[in-house]
Amino acid sequence: MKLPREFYLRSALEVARDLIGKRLVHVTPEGITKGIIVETEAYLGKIDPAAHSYKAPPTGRTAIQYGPGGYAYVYTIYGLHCCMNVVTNLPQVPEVVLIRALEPVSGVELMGSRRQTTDLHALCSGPGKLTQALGITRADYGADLLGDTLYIEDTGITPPEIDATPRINIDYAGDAAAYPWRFIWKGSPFLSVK
DNA sequence: TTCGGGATCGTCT
DNA sequence: GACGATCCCGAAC
Repeated sequence: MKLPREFYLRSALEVARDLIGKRLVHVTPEGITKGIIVETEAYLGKIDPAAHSYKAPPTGRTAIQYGPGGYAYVYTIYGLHCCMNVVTNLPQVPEVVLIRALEPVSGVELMGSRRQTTDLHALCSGPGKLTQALGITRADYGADLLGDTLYIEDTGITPPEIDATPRINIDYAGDAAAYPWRFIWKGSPFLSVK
């Protein structure tokens, strides 16, 4: 039930919306963890001042964004936390979808031990939290989402209502800070921000 | 070779 | 609500 390559070869705005209700899976030696995606953000490098790839050459950490969709873009933020992104669209079009929150569904005990908490809501309610809960690190940079360790499954679930809101913590991005490019499972108790 | 900034989180008030 | 931790990468010297 893995999402096919074609799913990712579209605009990040379409992929970000369609990822709500899908299931993110990470397979590690310690075990398998899974969560339903309830919150995403789209970053469109060509036109988006908030994107890492905005007016930047395809070097260093952003290189993977310039390949085809369906690969993992993982980076470290504030020297402490990792953020998990999905590369979308065709080669030479640097667009990604940031995964911001999950509803834990499988391997919850393992997530709890990694996160040092038993509070279900605290496991995956933020981009840095969910990578820690699933054990995703910079070693997963460039991982093929059609491979066998880090991938996204279709669930057959259709969220009853999806909302679009401005993105979180990009005040530095000027007008782009107001674009409604954050997508949420409306009413989910597992969001990073209400 | 150095310097500065950041798509966050947890703790403290 | 405010702030400190902490490090990779890109840009400039």
